[in-house]
Amino acid sequence: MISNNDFSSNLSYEEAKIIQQQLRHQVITKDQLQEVNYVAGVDVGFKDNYKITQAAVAVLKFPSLELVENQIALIPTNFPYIPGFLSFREIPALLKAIDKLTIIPDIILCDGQGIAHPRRLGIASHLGVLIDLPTIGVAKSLLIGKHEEVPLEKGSWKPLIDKKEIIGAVLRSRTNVKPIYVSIGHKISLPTALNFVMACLTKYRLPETTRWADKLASDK
DNA sequence: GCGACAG
DNA sequence: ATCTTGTCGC
Repeated sequence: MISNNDFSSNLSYEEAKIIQQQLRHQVITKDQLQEVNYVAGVDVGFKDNYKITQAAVAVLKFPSLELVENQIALIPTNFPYIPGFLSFREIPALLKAIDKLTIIPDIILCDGQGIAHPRRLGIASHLGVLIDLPTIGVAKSLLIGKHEEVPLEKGSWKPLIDKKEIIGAVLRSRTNVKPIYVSIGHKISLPTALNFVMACLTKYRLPETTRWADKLASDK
């Protein structure tokens, strides 16, 4: 039991925004982690015409990246998808899946943004604050921010900027393939986050953690 | 007011 | 997110 699940099921857009404004100040943007032996990936999928949310968490040994545990959890979908409020739709199910783990990961890579968010509280940061574990945001597309063109070679990256502030990095995770967006989730710095994301990459665009979670969350 | 907009 | 087979390119 590592989560603090006090999510209300029917909160309004304004209430959600207030929660984000308050939690943003609890996000820790510097390294505060132990020796990393396990890295996890989390993601959600939907069933029954979006009525059911299926969350999955995959724990891999680090740095070998072998799958050592996985859990899934199903709950009724209780919040719509609204850009900027993704966490309210996905976190309830994620907390339930994470609670089932017997191996607590040292870092969690989330599908979505960390502080690269209008109020600096994307799903990775929100989840990290709730369960008090280091998290990293790994998104497949841009929510906010601007950046220079990223060289085509794997490993190249450019800072993601919003309001003169560095909110993340646009990383070429695979040569000649569309980049991914990495940002601080909680209890980790951007350089360290980038290092871990790169350490979880093999021959695909997405890190192994995310690939496992994706597969488990969408499996029927 | 007009677009943009994680999954 | 999800619907979906083969196909073009490195």
